[in-house]
Amino acid sequence: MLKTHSCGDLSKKDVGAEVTLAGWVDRRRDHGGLIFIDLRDREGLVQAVFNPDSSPDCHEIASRMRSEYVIKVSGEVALRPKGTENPKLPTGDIEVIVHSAEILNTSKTPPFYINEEVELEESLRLKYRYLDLRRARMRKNLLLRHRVIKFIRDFLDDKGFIEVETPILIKSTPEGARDYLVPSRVHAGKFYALPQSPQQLKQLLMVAGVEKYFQIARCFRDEDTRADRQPEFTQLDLEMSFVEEEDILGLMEELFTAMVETVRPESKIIKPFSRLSYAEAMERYGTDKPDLRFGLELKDLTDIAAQTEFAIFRSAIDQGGKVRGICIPGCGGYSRRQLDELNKLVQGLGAGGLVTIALGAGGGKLDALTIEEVKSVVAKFFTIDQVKQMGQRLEAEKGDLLLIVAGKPEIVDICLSELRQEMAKRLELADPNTFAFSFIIDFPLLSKNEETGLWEPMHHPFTAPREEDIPLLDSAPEKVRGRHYDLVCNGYEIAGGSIRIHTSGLQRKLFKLLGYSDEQVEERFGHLLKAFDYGAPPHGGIAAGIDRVVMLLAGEETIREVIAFPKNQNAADLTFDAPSPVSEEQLAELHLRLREER
RNA sequence: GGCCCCGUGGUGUAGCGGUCUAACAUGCCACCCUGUCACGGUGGAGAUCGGGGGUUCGAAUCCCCCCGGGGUCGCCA
Repeated sequence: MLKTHSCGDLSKKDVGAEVTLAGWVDRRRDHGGLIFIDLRDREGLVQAVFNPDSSPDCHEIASRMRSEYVIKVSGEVALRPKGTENPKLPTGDIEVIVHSAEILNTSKTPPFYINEEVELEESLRLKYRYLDLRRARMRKNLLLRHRVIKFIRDFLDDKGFIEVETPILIKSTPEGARDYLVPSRVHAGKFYALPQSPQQLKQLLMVAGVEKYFQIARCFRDEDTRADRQPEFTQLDLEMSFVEEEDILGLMEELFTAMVETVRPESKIIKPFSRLSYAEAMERYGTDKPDLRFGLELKDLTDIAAQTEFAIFRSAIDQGGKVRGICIPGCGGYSRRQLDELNKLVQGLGAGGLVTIALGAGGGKLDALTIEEVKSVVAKFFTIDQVKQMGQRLEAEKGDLLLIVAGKPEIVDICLSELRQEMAKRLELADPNTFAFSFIIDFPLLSKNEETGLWEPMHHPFTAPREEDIPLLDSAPEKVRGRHYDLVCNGYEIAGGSIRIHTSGLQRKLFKLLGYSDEQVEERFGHLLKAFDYGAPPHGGIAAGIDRVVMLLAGEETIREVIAFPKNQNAADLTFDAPSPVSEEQLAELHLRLREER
């Protein structure tokens, strides 16, 4: 090793010790005589002192050092002179008096600050990711990610799980997300697909008798990116035999509770995890991944709206739509401009518009509200009683702001859910230091695709229906409840799983209901069905999005901040400039010819 | 594919029709400085304002198209 200690590990206890350190020049302070160098390595910073009187050679070398130069120094750890300690630095009580110095490598001036926290254009960071990762924030995130994964491995190992690797080159199954395809050289015209998740593989491992499996698994989905979605991402994939819902939920609750308490001991976690049915989540929050750190619950106003003279409400209801709203406390004084912003938000989500009703400016009981105090561009269509009824339903007081959306149920839900999130952000209602986990349960097994008229799985086609609902598969598929569960936290879906179907008969029945022909079933799922015929145990599991979990724990807003080398919004790697063209020879070997695109 | 936001010295911002020959901070370079720690001081270099077209007597500024980046809807079994 070129070093005996890490910079950030030094402390008073090392005073008097002779140390050799190596790292990067974080900052240089040249006093003409004395030169101070803040030397940085992975563990932190320490001040190195170069004195021209005692070590003129070193001083000369130090005068040539610049930011991000890689250097090696030897010297004695000393207490700083009284009054020159730096309480802002963990190593601020000490310094290293250098008597031997070497420049191991020079550095160009970096394209951005390594030693300061500045918001940068992300494309620049990604282009120079290796420099970006030197910054304290990224170093911290990488370390946190490591600790989370280490924690998971230790925890599950302790519970008797074994980690099994599954193939990255596997078979395309066209349902679900778009596959990433890999052409085969050996088999002309055939392709592997990268796994969207190891779902079927882990079920085969259950048939294999593994009983308790997990994997930190890379997954690939060729779909558009989001702040919390990347083309490739990492899941904690987990499956157990001989379990029921409670076994998996209990395990997850224990895992996540212990994880948060270990890696973020200063944060608050709401225990026990709450549980919401899918229906209740949609009813109260308009989404199946609500942020439960604050209220602002949605209420249905359809019955009241139907009584009003407001044509937009009435026509929405006539067309099978609904009218719902939320109450924003204390925002009755919102400006025209602020209301316009909210209106734009819902219009961007497909709603015709947003009805805002300001219930006066001051506080006080709703009963005291007068029609003169009500501020709304559509106030003339409502009686004061109707306004009060809506206010009452929304548990409003004077001074509050009602936000109401009418239209197709899905649109209304998504608009109000987004408004709820937006207003919570503006009013800072969500404590960033709290983790509000919740299990979402009782999902319908199927949902009808309005365009194709076909039944589609809510989760995936391997999810078991509730035993008592199986007869409904023939008569009323929409009423069948799936044995599916999600884990959400602070507005993000961080895990989803289910008890699976483990008999080929029921699995075939499901496939049939989903509209697959016998040939398709055989071609795509024959391996799984065949396996089920050889003593498949009842089993179930869950998959958690590691990137999202680490993002939440790190307090970051995108998963790119917790991935070492993420893709950008266009699924490109800016460090490598991937994807990139390949040679004609490479294509020929793979039996490929590029199409002319118009 | 749709919608919204952003693009000005290396970096981060200001400027939003004329005095912009583009400002500020920081970084960079040189010199001075022996206890600083976002060291300090003096001086200097560094941007045809993402690209193209248009409007105008005049465009960083207004309009259109394109490119790049971000957010989001669709999509994500």
